[in-house]
Amino acid sequence: MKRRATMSPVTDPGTRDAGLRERKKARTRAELQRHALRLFRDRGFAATTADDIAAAAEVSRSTFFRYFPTKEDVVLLDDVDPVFEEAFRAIPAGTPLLEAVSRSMRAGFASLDDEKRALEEVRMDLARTIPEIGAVLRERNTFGVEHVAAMIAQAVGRPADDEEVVVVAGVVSGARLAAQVLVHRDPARGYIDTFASVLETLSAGVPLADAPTVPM
Amino acid sequence: MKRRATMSPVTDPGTRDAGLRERKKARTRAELQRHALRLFRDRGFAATTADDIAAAAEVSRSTFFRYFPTKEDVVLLDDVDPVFEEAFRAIPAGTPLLEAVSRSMRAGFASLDDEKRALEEVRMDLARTIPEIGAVLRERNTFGVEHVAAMIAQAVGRPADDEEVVVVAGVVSGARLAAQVLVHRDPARGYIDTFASVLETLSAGVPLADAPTVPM
DNA sequence: CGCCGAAGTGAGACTGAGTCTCAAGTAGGA
DNA sequence: TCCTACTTGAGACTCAGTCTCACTTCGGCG
Repeated sequence: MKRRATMSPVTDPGTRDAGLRERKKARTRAELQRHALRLFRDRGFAATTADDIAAAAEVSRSTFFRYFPTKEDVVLLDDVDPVFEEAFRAIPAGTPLLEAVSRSMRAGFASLDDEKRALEEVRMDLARTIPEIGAVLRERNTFGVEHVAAMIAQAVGRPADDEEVVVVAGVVSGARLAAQVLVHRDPARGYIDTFASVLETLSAGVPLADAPTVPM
Repeated sequence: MKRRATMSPVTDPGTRDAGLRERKKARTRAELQRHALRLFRDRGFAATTADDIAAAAEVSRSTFFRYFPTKEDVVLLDDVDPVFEEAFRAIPAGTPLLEAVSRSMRAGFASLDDEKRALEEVRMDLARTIPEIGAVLRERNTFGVEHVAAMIAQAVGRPADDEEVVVVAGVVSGARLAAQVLVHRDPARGYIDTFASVLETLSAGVPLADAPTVPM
């Protein structure tokens, strides 16, 4: 169930308009997502029913659920993750791991076209505004620990079941959580920059790791 | 919507059997949870309806939802978190932070009575077996980053909005994620030991942080 | 061009979660 | 013992998500 568009440079069979059918489907999907995000923002997530979204996009409720298995998936399903993965793989060999992660975030975000970036920002906004969505995004979005671990294992040339790999993967996920909290507290900070800053801090070791506890 | 019981040290009105009513409620809640966990394990989470649980515990569906706002909450609502927090606060001053976290996990778990520990193990089992529950547990269980941050801030005597505090809190949460992955891969490892081992690794710095990437 | 199979769509039934209201039962204090 | 406040059960209601079935439309092929 990888919907994907893949966007590889030349003669990509995925991008080639494989007939009217495919183009129609892509348009319907985009319309559904566009209206859904608009409605979520205007009325709130819970107050927007699948019927509302379907009606706004002028399709039936059945069709809505055919495109998005759950209402949450409208927010969650992004074509963005693969972009970040690709960016990660594109980081030149020899880059220190955490820096590679941080740089691939920047590069990935920078490589989004305007439409995708706008959509991504609406998603982030929703994640910040509506706790319900934030929770689901944190859980399912972008990458789970296992997934991160697999990427990191490949990146540093270690086996996938290496314990240290899993630990760093956990740390990277934890860094994302921390960045989200920090951005939530001060929305003026960009997410990408905050995440990069957290990773930078961490590459010098875990702060406060040995800080002695004080009487409480 | 904090249902909680607060557990303050002396003459706790929450702990004192405040009459028949309170005891009945506690019993009903425990029965509901007991039957729910049994049914989830036997039939699976999705295949168990709220009606099933209510019927098994011999109350009405309404009553079930009065005790547990959602079906998931039966798994999630634990009386265990406060125990860990208390254990954390009880760690003697001067202990290095990550060690304090690790030790409070052990101490908290050790201080559970048999019934609670058994329940906790069923919950962990469910989290491992049923991805659906694992996801929710990871998200809502035990402590969110903000909560961990608040505890850590207090423990090291820093302001709650200290950025480093948030970063460590993220790392601790990440360590939990990593431990869960490791335990999932090798269920023979105990969760507590694994978590402690991850924290120990981390107190020496983030592993592989500067490992150079290799060509992919 | 016209036919046929496959894919996409809409209508609507159905299950189950979660909310709400109301009436009846019960604990516990006066 | 009686009154009040809390708790419960019954059942209606909304909405998510699944499924089936009939209808339409695309697109290939003779």
